[in-house]
Amino acid sequence: MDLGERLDQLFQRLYRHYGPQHWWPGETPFEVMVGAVLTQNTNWGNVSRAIDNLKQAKALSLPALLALPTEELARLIRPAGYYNLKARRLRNLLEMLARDFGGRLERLWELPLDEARQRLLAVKGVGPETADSILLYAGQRPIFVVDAYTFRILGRHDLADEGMDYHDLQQRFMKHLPPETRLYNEYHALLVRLGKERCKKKRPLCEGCPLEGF
DNA sequence: CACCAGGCAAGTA
DNA sequence: TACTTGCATGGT
Repeated sequence: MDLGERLDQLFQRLYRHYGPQHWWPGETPFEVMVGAVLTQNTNWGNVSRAIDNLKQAKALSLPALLALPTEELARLIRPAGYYNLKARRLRNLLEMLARDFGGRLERLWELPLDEARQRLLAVKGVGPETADSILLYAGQRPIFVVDAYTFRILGRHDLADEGMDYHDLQQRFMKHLPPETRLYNEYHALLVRLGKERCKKKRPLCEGCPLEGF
């Protein structure tokens, strides 16, 4: 069987088992973007608390966040962990958006996808996954997000070879699937959903597993 | 108690 | 180029 067919089959299995995931959790593109930085190597529950703190402080907007002293910003996002680091990373990102786009995210989405991605990657603290999450989930642009779960799940099912990096894996999806935002959104969300189930049970191929026999 | 969670950059050899 | 390490909270 062809690689593209297998990737499609994997998606169909997950979708039929779990249904739509309604990602990303977040009410506005700006909130989604902030969440993308805060969730780096961090449990979403902790990120959610940090975002609640920002909302409570009426600080969940670009001008409000930039007006905060870095120290104060760090205090608010404390539950998300790595708070000193993330306060700087958020500030780097917001400063770039204010400087290059007048703080208007729509202007970033309007750029050619490759260029928008490069602009994000140029920010210190924004790597490939964060950049792609922002483009896909905040900007609704058709780019596939790869994460730690993606590596594990695809590796386990011989859909990825040892030594493949982020870009390799991303291309593997994007070369074989139609460039549709809806599909990329749901596919990544489903991989995360499956990854969490597996982690908890510590049984990669358990009975009743949605991928039984895959 | 140990281990992990939707990464990234800087340092080392 | 290819590893390793620091960053930090909260849940299981």
